[in-house]
Amino acid sequence: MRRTFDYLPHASQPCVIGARVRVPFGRRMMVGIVVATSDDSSWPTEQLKAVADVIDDEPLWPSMLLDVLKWASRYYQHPLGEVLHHALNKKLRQGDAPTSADIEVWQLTDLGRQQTVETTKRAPKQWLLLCLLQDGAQERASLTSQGANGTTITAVHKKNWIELAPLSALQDTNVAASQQPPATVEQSVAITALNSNLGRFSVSLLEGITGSGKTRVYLDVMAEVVAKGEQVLVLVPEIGLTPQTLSRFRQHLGVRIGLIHSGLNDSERLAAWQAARQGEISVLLGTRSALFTPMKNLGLIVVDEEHDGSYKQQDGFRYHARDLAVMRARAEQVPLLLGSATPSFESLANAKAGRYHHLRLTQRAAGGKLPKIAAIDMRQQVMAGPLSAPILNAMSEHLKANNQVLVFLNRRGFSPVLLCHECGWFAECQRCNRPYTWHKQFRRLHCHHCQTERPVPSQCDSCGSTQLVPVGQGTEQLEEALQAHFVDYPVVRIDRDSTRRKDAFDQLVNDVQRGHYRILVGTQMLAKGHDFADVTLVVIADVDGALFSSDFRAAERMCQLLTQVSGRAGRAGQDAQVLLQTHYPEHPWVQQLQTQPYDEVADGLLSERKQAQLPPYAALAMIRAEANDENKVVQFLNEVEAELRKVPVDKTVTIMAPSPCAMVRKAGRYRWQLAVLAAQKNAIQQLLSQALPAIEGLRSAQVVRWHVDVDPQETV
DNA sequence: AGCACGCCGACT
DNA sequence: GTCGGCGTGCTC
Repeated sequence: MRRTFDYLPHASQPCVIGARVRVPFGRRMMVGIVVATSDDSSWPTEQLKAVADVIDDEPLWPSMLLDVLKWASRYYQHPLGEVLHHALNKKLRQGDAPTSADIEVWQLTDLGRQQTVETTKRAPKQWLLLCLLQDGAQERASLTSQGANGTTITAVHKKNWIELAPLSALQDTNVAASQQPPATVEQSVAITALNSNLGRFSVSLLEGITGSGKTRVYLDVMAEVVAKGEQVLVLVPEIGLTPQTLSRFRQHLGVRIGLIHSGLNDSERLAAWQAARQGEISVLLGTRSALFTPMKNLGLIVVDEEHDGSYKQQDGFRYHARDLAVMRARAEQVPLLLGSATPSFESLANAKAGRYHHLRLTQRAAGGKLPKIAAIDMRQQVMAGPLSAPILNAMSEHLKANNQVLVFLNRRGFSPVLLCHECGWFAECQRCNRPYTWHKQFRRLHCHHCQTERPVPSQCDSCGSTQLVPVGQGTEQLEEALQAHFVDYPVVRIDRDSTRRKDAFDQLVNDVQRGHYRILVGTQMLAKGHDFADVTLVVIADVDGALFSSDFRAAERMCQLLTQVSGRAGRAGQDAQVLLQTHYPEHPWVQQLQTQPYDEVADGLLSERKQAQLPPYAALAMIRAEANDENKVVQFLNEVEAELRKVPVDKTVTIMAPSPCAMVRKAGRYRWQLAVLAAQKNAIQQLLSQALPAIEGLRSAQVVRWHVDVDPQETV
């Protein structure tokens, strides 16, 4: 609900702002959070109920952080109750005490130290666990995030190779921060600049090309902060929390690192939260929601891969963790460091306007140049399969030189359509009105929009013909075609389907790094973060789909993705090459990607945004609605438009008419939207906060699912 | 959200 | 006479 409720104070215990209380609500008892106190109430005093129980005698968050949450509630037009709910973990929401049980860590026993690769020959997983503990004790959570699983831990414990110890064991046995190779000149410049900004609010954008060693810069600055006895909060994208990242941080900083990721259970989450709040850990490494963790003595916030879309929550409380990180850094008066090889246009615009310090790393740390992108015009080629002859020839060259080749195709499955050769019919999902993707591997048709699946038809539904042919290519087909063409070079496919099993992704990445495969086929899973040192050729099998989206961010996203994928080549300093297949070599984006580095392409696209008065040069909010009955959706949004138009606004505000979403029907629901644009963000905020109470009260609002999305990521 | 209430049709 | 499905309204 978009409001708060008034209660009388507890008879004996004080209720401080930011603390949890138990209150009678209707005929239930609920956990509430005190957000304000007052001498009077707009509600009749005799009807007020009293707080039944005070859970916390201290606030859960420092007041600056609570203020950020209140601000976020207003800015994103999301009920404060849900915002605070989101900022807590499950145990805290249920009213559990925030005292973490004595944290225990696993450490090697003498017996465990005696084990060798030989004695654990039959149990590689167990050996891995022993190796992880070689440098000192670790919590269960950090072990599991590094690839050890629960059963392994139990088994090794049973053999008396490891034992539980109190937390103090951790500080004693931890290795001192290990020496890093000397920083490059550019890295040193960035580190010096960042270090001089510590102790007060500022935002710095570290734009470093792929392989330029951004992490090295983070680690140096973090070490400086940690040395002052302050804490660092590091946000990473959802898939960015890899064992490699963690062990690198651990090795170079030599301090306790708390983790918050999706693999934790409720107790582990609570323990990490409490350890951060009590100052027991120096670094907290986590995804989006870790931003709300209170820190006793925060000194720096780092947002890695700040352009990544996973920082924006796509349901419920639709906040952007990077944008809220700016607010938190300001509120707590600490510096914020945003890092990316392909910064978001929002951050670039802020840097250009002088609001952010702009630091650049233009050289690769391991030497070697950033590979150049060259387009191959598919119209000139006789296509015998998914890849043209020039591409196959180039692949042969690189493979013969004993290098690896990465082939990128952002489409899972064997083919996106299964078509009747006789009459043109194709299997279509009845809930989304989109063709099913044929997954040969599973012998099923999958709808990629609503996750439904069905068996593969043997005959055309319409004419009965048995000639059903795949149209278009997915990664499965690419894998098959490449393995048939390059018989002597093992091919591996990395996409969501081949990595469904737990740990399968880490396993495959490991095998690739050890050189078991020469050709890598995959989707954008391959684009992010992982270092494949032997890759010298990246092939982008099909960009054409990305060229014709009506989303104004399509160009930005495509350039980021292709730059990131291209950056997988030549990481170890070799000469590398990127080839891109297209039917539209003359398309401006394709042209620009070949001739200009990312930041120059971004410059051009940014001036187009400015001309068109689109974000980041304008503020945008979206009201979306969906229901099984399309009329109800349209009627609701028409009424929303009328309510919005009742509010007096300045001239820069544009209220658009309702329009159908690009995929108007998804999972059986019809989806429409209404966009509101303005020159300034606060104009949108004022308009929405004035109109939303009336919109909420609309009768039509009760029969559709709807939400407000401030600063939406997707606009079609 | 979660719960209760009231209305209404269907069944014992 | 009772049960359950569904729409509506309320929670300090």
